[in-house]
Amino acid sequence: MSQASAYHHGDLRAACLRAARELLEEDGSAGLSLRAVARRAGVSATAPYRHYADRDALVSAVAAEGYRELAEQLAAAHPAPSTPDDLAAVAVVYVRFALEHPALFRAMFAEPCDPTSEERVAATVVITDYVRGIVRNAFPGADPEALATTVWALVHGLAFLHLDGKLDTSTPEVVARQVRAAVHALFTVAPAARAPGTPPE
Amino acid sequence: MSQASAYHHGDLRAACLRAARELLEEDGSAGLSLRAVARRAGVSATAPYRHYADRDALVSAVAAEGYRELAEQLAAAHPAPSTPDDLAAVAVVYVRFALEHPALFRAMFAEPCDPTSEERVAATVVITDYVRGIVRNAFPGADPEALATTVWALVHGLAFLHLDGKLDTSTPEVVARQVRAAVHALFTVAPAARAPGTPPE
DNA sequence: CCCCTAATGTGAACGGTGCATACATCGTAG
DNA sequence: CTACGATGTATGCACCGTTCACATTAGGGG
Repeated sequence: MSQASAYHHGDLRAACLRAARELLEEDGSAGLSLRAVARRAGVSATAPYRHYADRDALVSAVAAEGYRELAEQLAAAHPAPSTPDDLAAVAVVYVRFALEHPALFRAMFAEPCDPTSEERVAATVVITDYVRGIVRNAFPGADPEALATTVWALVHGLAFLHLDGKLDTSTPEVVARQVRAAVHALFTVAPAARAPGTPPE
Repeated sequence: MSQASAYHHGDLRAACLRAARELLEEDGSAGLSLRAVARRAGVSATAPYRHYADRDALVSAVAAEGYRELAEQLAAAHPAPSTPDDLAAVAVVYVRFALEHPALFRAMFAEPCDPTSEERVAATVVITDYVRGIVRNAFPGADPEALATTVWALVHGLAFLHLDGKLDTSTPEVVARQVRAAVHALFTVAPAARAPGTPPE
């Protein structure tokens, strides 16, 4: 066993992360307290401070984990989407992730992203690049930067509106259909967006 | 003077709302504590409980105020938008509101909207109807429900991505341009909006 | 006019929180 | 084997939300 010594935990850092994630999923953001994390890890209240500067650092770590998982699931949905259906499928996964992990998703976006958490910044860059890559691949003619913004904003907005109960979330199918419809609508526009002679904006 | 009696405040309910709003704008969500509100209102720590069941009720009230102000500003931007430029202008106002009142905007959307706060629900309905009305007006042929979702999601997503620092927010002009570009891209998608035979642009 | 009730504000107290500081324990390098 | 650095503990402070018993007062019915 990696029991260590009953004094030294062995891998408190990972244990804290796990506990924090669990508390987030179970009780929402309010349930995520450093003390609760410490209790769940079977350790004194201040022990986590050896591994995380403060509460924000912990939630940033959890958020970064969330970003990684999200990127993973997006990539798994389709490695290199190029058709409208591909892109819509990715969008559906994005929104589903938000609905399946509401508190985590909120932790990822609800606070102003602390730029001092390089782990967190790096994780978001992965997603940005992924979206940009998709757009570049699917809309060779368009301005990838601008279009990536549009696509991400659309999907991100859909996720949040669903989360806030502003949209029908009765069944996953309903949600998926709404998301697909919205993305398809956007998709048809792109080729014309960069028509020859059309000045940008 | 409306000094009342130095014991009874006079209009604590409104004073709490004002103080809460101020604290939110000054110190962000973290600074909004019931005790701080009470202090600012010059009243004992538990006095606000006479007017608000708990902290959540207070922030719900502040959020509702935010919804009303947002709806107001949107309507002021354009009473009945029908052209792409109109719609884009409204979107710009939406995003600007988020950037000018970040903590308030987050309070409005960061938590799952408590359906028991009828004041809050009513305030969001106003916005939903406004967006739907715009879409109905601007895209007579399209399904207003679906398109309203798409439009709102796009704008809402843009607002949040800006808030989270995922997009360039260096100057209001930059932001406005990005928002306009995104909305215009979406707009061209609704063929039904144009009379048959009318060439795009 | 006065008094009584209901509305409003107070004070103390409980359990919880984040965090700083001083101390204890232990693996490990020298 | 020993000393040191990393890790975990104990204690304490200030703050928080919330409850409860109590004080104050406004305003209406005698």
